[in-house]
Amino acid sequence: MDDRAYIAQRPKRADGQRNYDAILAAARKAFEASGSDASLEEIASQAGVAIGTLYRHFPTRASLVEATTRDGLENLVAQAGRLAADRDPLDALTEWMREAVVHFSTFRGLVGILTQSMYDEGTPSHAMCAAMHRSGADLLRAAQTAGCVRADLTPDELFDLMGAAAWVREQATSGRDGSPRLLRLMLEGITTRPVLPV
Amino acid sequence: MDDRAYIAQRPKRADGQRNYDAILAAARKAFEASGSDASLEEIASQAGVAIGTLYRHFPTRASLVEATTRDGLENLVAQAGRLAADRDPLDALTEWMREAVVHFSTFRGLVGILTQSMYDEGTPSHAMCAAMHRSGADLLRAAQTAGCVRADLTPDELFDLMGAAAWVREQATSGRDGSPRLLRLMLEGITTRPVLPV
DNA sequence: TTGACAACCTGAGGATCCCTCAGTTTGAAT
DNA sequence: ATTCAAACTGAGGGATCCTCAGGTTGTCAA
Repeated sequence: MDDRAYIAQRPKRADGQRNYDAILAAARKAFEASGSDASLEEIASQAGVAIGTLYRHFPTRASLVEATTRDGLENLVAQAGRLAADRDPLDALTEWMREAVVHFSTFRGLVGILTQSMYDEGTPSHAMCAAMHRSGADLLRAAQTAGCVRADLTPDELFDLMGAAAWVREQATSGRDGSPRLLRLMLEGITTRPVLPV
Repeated sequence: MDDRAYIAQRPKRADGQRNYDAILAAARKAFEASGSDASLEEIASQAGVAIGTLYRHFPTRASLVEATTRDGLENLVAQAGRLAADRDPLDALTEWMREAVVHFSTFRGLVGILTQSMYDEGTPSHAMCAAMHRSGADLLRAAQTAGCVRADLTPDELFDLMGAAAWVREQATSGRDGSPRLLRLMLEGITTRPVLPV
């Protein structure tokens, strides 16, 4: 609800802030290299910080993973607003889905954690996920009102589709990434008219 | 290729066979309770066997996971043959997909490992996975020849869809399992006529 | 029945990672 | 300069992984 909640919980002292940022940067690198189960001790070490400091800032692994993606989720919410204003409803929805899927599969394991957060209150980024859920729901409703998307599709189902596509993308070893094609198939399944070519 | 490869690699001595079976049974129970990352030492202990014995029979975690699902995969291959004989092509394909998705999500983490095996030769159950891949491809081709399914769908894409649905099912915490609905949406996306009601 | 041996089993142990917490250091407000 | 809450440190107990040197046992042939 209140985005400030995140900012407020960031450390106040200068050294705390510095370490917080260093840990986050190291975590991004590590997660992208090894997935969401990268070694936390290695991350702390790369950040030039003792393990205890990492745990001080991020009491759970999920909280660290989620912190690394907070910016991306915020972008997604903002982008939803822009797309809704600039494009026709179906374009806005499909483009947003594409971007969301890419973000959800930034590294291995992320989409699972985000899906968890989305439906489990009490996780650190639940509020952010819920906001994003609302963004998606808004875009969906607009497309449905315009008659472009089948009326019986629920927001939860939309996110199931997106999560599924992200999972496929995440699985993609070098070479075949089936997610764009998968997304197209899904879109053709949920729209009431052919999807425009890429 | 040769199914005997699996049987031949099973232990020959009576005590070995006994332990092999006990480990497999314990593993099934543990994986269903805790997912594919259950503790191997706990599994060995439950099987009444030292940890070294577990590693003797199953040198990697993946080999153990795959062994627990070998029967299921064999069933799936056999079932494909039956369905192809008994039903019209679209029914056969959709029913098979439903069963496969259920099997792929027997426990948390399975679908990821199977997907890996399917495209990575050198994994213990690659041959079995490849056989299943062929079964699915056959059913797909039949449905396409009959004009029920869009001609441009490839077998790999079919398995992407199934894997995605299985992942959604695997994520499902108590309550909402979106996979049946997801599968229906997918089917409506890939068929050339409406899917029959459940 | 009895070697003989390959197959099998055991479990200690080094390595890694998790997470906590008692003690120490330090930024910043007064 | 003083004070103290915030922040940091890193040793350490617990869990799990996986290996390997050495002991046990099933099986087969004589």
